[in-house]
Amino acid sequence: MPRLGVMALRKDALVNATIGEIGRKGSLDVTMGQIASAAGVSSALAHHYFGSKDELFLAAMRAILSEFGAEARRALALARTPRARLSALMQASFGGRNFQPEVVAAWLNFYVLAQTQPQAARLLRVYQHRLVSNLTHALRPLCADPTGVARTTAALIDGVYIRLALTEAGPPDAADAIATLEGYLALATGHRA
Amino acid sequence: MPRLGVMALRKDALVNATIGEIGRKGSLDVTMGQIASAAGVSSALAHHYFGSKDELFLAAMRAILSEFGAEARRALALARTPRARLSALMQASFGGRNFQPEVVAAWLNFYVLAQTQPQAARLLRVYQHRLVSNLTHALRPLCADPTGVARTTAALIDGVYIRLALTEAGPPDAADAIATLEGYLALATGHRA
DNA sequence: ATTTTAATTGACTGGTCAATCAACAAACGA
DNA sequence: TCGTTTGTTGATTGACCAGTCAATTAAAAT
Repeated sequence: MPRLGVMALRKDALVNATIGEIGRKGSLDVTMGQIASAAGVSSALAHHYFGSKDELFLAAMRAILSEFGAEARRALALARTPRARLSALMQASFGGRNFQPEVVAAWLNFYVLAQTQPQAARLLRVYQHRLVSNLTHALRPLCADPTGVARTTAALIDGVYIRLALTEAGPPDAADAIATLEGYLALATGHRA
Repeated sequence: MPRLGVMALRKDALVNATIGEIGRKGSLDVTMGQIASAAGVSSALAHHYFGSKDELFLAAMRAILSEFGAEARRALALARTPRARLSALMQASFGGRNFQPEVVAAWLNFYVLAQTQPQAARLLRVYQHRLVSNLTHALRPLCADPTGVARTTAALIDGVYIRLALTEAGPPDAADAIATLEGYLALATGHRA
């Protein structure tokens, strides 16, 4: 079977399966076996490629974070005004793959992982710092206390996320989440979008 | 050793040990043995009193939630104006025992537990509903869209909480958290505290 | 054609843990 | 004093799981 270059394929499948299984189960309590089956390979192979469960989890986290980063960059590139930059960041936070229930649940669990795994904590801090930094930049021409508002916005994003992870009823409503954030931003930047 | 009425004592000790260990470890991955040792008893006794690990976790959650409820009620009773009622709820959310790092960490983990344990989810929804309801009531005379602002406030509280659980540096700063919330409320209720 | 190398797995191991149980200890009531 | 209730535990069991390893397959390289 060994075609060459299958490694990248398998790694991808395993990382996605990891996110999927964590999301489906809603906890980090998933076995290598479950993940591997979901990816269609043996658990031994998962160990072969990632060395340990921790590293597989970290890889999954990196995948989510970098996907978010890519989406944010893409959305920011299209934004012409500071206000549009803010909306772009909201769109990136609550749109696309970041918003599938699985990913939302996985995200919440990564916060928990960060309490034990120093590497996970580092990854999360980088993400948070970058988000606050982007928000601050966009807010600077729009309000008196850009950093304060940016921090509050970031907290609000996390808060809205967490509520989403809990409301089991149906698919989460991105429009609603974005409306909440836009509502706050409208207030904080002195009305008018 | 068996004085009468030790049961309540041991249950309390076990519940507190559960919160402490979950908080210390930063995850639900604590064994009955660890919890029992922390409470100064055998793991068999923990099973004797609570039946299962799940029920012990639920008891710990109930303890945190009811302590928060009590604190909120106490603070609300002293508040004379709607605006004071809001501040009372902030005080309850970020003050007292609810704010010890252990409890903050445990709280976060209960959110995760709620994704698998239906009972835990129910408990959390009751807490959230009550908080939003209290906020809405206090906000009604203060702004045009009380329920919307209440929901946003609740999300912001959760978001601030989550950030606290992550900033490993030293004891979390209650004043800072409350200031963030008061800042938002001042905006949402048309300035002036 | 044969060696090397990538891909892949089944079987195994060592350890951990929730839950059970049978037994022991001590207060209390008769 | 003796049985009963309440409190408590050590030892055990049964299941599960991360990580290892030796063995197998087949493409690629020589």
